[in-house]
Amino acid sequence: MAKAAGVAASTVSLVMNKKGYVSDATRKKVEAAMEKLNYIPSEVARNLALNRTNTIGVIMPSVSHPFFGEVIEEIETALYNYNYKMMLCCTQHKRNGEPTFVDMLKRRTMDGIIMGAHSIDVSLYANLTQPVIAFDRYINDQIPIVHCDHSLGGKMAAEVFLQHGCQHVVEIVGYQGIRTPAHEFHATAAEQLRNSGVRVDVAELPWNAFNYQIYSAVAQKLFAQYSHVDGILGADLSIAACMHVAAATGIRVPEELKLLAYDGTAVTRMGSQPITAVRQPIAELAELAVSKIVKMVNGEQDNRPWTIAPKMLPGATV
Amino acid sequence: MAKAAGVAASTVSLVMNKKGYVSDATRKKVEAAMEKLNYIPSEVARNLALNRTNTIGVIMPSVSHPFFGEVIEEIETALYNYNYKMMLCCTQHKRNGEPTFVDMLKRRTMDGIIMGAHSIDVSLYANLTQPVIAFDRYINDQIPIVHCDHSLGGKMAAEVFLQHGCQHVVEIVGYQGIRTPAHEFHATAAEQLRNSGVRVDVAELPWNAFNYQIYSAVAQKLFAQYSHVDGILGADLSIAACMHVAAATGIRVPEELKLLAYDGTAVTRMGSQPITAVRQPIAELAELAVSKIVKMVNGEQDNRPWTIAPKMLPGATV
DNA sequence: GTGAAAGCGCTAACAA
DNA sequence: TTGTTAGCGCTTTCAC
Repeated sequence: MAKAAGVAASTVSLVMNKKGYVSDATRKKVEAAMEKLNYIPSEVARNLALNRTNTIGVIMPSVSHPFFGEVIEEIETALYNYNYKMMLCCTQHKRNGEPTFVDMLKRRTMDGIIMGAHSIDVSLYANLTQPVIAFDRYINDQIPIVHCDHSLGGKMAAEVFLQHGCQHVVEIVGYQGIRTPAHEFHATAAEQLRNSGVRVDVAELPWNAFNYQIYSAVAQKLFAQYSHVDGILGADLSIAACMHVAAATGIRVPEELKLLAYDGTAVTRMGSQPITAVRQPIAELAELAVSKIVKMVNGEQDNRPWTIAPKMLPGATV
Repeated sequence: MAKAAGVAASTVSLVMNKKGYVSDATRKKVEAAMEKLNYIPSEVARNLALNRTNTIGVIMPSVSHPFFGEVIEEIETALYNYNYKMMLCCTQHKRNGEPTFVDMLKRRTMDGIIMGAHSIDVSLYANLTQPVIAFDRYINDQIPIVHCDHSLGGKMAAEVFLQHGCQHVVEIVGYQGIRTPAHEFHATAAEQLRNSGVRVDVAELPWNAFNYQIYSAVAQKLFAQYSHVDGILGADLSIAACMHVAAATGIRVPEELKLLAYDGTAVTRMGSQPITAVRQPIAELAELAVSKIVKMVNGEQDNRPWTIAPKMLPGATV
C-alpha cells in the first residue's frame, strides 16, 4: 500500500488516523491509492502495535432470558456508542466457559470484562492486570460493582404491600449461594415488612435456573405450602408463573393476591394483565457499566456513583 | 520469555503449540519458565502472524427477543465448542451498526460472519473476501442460507387447522419488504388452506418491530376486522398477544379459536395455557450455521444440507 | 532438536 | 511535512 502510493508506511498511518501534519497533496495521493486498491487496514496489526483491541468481554449466565437479554442488548449498544465491540460469553450451559473467557482476557484479546455471571468460584478474577467490572455481582474486594439501589427497591416493594394491607407476603428469591447485591432487595423488603408485623416467608430458587418450568414448579409449591398468602414478591418470571398458577387455581389478582415483580422487563408487559413492578433501569445500568469500563481501560478518572435507583412500573397486579 | 527460558522464541512457540519435535529437557525448561513468569502468550500477535482470529461475527436484529435470544445463545454455544469466540452486533436500535460491523470483518477482526439481521440494504455483502452465511435470510446469490424447512412447516400448520375444521384463518406475517425464506412458511400454509376452501387473510407486521405492544395492537385490530376468525397463525409473540386479547374479549381458546405459533420458543410455554407450535429447531440450526462457517473459514468441504425440518410442539391452543 | 532471521501490518519516535 | 527505523509478540522456513 505504502509503495503503491509512493509514500512511507508511516505517512499512510498518519492519513488513516488523521493525525499529525500531512500536506494536502500527499493526503490526496494516499487517499487515491487507498481507493484504487480498495485498501482496508488490518485491525489486528493495529491492535498489536497499540496493545489494545477496543473489545470488551461480557460474561452473563444466559442470553435468552428476559433480564440478561435486555442487559446484553443495552451493553452492546452502549459499547457501540463508545466505539467498542462486544465479545459475549454465556456461562449457563458450558462446562468451562468462564475460565476460558477470562483466559482470553489475559491473552489480551479484549481490553476488559463486564462480568455478570452467577459463578460460584470467583478465584479466576484474582490478580488480573486488566480491568474488570462486576454487573450486579460481588466478586472480590478489588472489583467494583455496578448495580441498582436494591435496598431502595426493597423499601419501595415493602411500601406497596403495606399500602395494600397485605398480611402474609412470600418472597421468591434467587439462589443464596452466590453473592450479589440483589439479595439486598429481598432482605430489605422482608425487614420492612416484618417491622410492620407482616408475615414473610421465603422460597429460594435453585442455582442458575432460568427456565420457566422451574419458576412454575416453585409457584405451585408456594401456593400449596402457604394457602393464605396475599402478596408475592419475586423476579419477573417468578411472578408471571405465580400469576398463571393463581389464575388456574381461581385466585383473583389483585383482589385476593397482590403480585409485585422485581426487574420490570418486557415480560411484565406481555400477559393479559400487566404486572406491577419495581423496575431496574437496565439501559442506564448498562451505560454506566460501559462508561466505567471504558474509562478504566483508558486509565481515566470517573466520579459517577456506581449505583442507580429503581423506579416503579405501574401495572394491574397490586 | 524466550531469554528467561534460555531458548529461542521459536522453541517457545513449538512448546506452546505442541508442534514439531522438542526434547523433553528443553520442554521442561520452557514450561518452568512459563510457570515462573506466569507467562501468557498474546493472542493478538498470534492472530497477526496467522492471519486469523478464531472469532465469528454474528449480526441479529435483537438480543432481547425470544427467538433471536435463543438463536444467539445457541450460536455462541456452538462456536465455543468449535473453539471460536463470538462478536455480536445487534442492529435494531443502531444507526450504522451493520456497515460498521461488516467493516470490522473487512479489517479482519473476525474470520467470518453469520448474518441474521433484517436489513433492507444488503449491498454491503457484495464482494466480500471472507465467508458469510445467512441465517434464515436471503442476502444475495453468493451467500448460502441456513434455514428451517419453512415450506414443510407451512404444510404442518395448514394440516392442523384443517384437522380441526377451521373455516377462516388469519396469518400474522412479518414485514414483507425483506427477503427471508421464512415467508415461505406463511405462503405454503395459505396455499394449502385455500386449496381446501378455507378463507385466509393476512395481517402484516411493520419492519423490525419486535416489541410486544406492536403485536398486541395488531392482535386487537385483527379481532376487530375479522370477527369470525377461527384460526390464527403467527410467530410466538403474535400468538401470545392474540391469546391475551382473546381472553380479554371472552373468546375461548381452543374451543372457538385455534391458535398456532411458529417458532416454539420458551414464551409458548410461559402462559397459563401452553401454546401449540410448529417449532424451529433452533439449536440444530445454530449448530449447522456454525459448523458451516467454520468449515468455510478453514477452506474445508461440507456436505450437510442447509435445511432442517421443523417439529410439532404440543400445546393446548388447538 | 534448536536457533537465527524474516515477516505478519501496523504505530511511534526521531531525523531530515 | 515526510521518511527512516525500530518494535508490537508471535509463527515459520531453513540452516546448523
